[in-house]
Amino acid sequence: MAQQKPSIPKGTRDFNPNEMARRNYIFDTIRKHFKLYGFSAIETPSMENLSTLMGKYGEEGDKLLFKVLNSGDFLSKVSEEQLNEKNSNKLTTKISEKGLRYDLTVPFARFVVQHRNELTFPFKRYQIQPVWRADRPQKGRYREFYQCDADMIGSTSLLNEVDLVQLIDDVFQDLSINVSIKLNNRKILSGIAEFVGEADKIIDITVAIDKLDKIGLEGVNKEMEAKGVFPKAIEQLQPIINLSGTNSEKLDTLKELLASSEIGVKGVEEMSTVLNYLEALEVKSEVELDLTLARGLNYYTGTIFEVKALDVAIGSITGGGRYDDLTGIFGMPDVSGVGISFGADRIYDVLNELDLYPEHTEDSVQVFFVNFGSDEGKYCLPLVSKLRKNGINAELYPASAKMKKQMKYANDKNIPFVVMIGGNEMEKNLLSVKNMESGEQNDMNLEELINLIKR
RNA sequence: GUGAUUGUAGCUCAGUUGGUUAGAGCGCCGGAUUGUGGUUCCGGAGGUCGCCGGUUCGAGACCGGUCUUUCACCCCA
Repeated sequence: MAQQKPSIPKGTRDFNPNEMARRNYIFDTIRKHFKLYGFSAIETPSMENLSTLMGKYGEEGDKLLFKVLNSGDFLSKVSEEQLNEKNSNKLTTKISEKGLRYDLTVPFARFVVQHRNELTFPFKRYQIQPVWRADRPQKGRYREFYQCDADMIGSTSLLNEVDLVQLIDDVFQDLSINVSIKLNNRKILSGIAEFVGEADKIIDITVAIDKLDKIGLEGVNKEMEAKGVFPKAIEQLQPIINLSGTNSEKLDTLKELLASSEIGVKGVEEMSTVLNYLEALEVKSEVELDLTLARGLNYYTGTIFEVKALDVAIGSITGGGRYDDLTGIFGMPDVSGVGISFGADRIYDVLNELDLYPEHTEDSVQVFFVNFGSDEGKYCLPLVSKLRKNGINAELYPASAKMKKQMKYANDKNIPFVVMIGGNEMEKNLLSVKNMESGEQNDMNLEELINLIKR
């Protein structure tokens, strides 16, 4: 049989033990803060019914969904005529009814509606699972990646937004990543579109403005023009696109400009409220009202969040927002929610680039026992067990291989302490403990070893 | 989906205008050292040159296709 070369699909990755230790450090840190803020864990299946996913992420999103073929002879139900038509979109609905989840928010909305009678509202959940997008991979962009979501649903209070900003701040402080937390509000964007008389072009306008950093003012104007925004409207937009100053200065300007737009006023009010609360708190990261922050899914209706790493160019590492009616499409209208999503894989890339990992993570082995033979090995077993019961990661080499091989094993695994117990030590009832970093070696009993590690 | 780009040992890369048996460093394995890793010395193994096809007396090199990598656009964590 011909050997096949092992490979994995485009845009996916293997993670070796070292990488997993680092990833778990990220997940553990985020999870810790999720819990501190009162979120409970849930999980949903990798696959959802396509009817749940389709149409929730815009036309572009539908294209990026991974679809799963029906089981069995999936073509048997397709007519000759449909096959000959060669219309992929039409055929897809006949031969595929499941798809891999594209994010965690829509499955969460489905979950909430499906389990509404079992849940207590406001419901706060966190969810750390992979999602899949059939995108072309590039820097910081994968086809399989983890999202770490925290959402609260069933409360319109802006205190939730405030909580989320603090949560973001806490997580990135803990990870030692310098970030800028950018805030905007969909209602302000609507107000702006209304103010310039192009309410129906809000998406085109905001998507264009979002690219300000990348393509400059001229590029933004050109793009709006190409999308059919009236020149007069573009002119009126200029002071808004160029808006600068402190958050409160920006708000003052907007308040004046948007006074005629009911929804715009509402947006400015919401933003002021959130920023006011935050001023009284100790948020270490920079929090900025950024009108160019417009990306995001079509379902955001209020506050929009985005977090950028200050020291690495990698796009946003966290995003989120408020959605007033995500559950409506599943038959549960008028339930407002707000949430954020940490992009674990991009955070991983940032930490790698800045080399910000702690040297020893909770995953690593702390004590290694050399195995000198069957009697010696047997003698070690209860000692290893005792260390583990004391919460110390420990292992005994499974065979009495050459000393050199065993030492190399411990060295390669970066294990800080090696215990050697041969005939001498057994007789004296002592452990010969070698500190692998300093090379020092001392005899001691188990209690002393435990104290040495725990201190 | 559009336009570029990459692929030679486990890793990072050399490889002349197409010409014998494709190289290096690191890593790996063994030994110097039968209870001492990381340093040193000696020795060794390891390659269908991404894959398929074409041009040629002859292809790692040239051509076509395909997969993969990276990047930009679209969009996005």
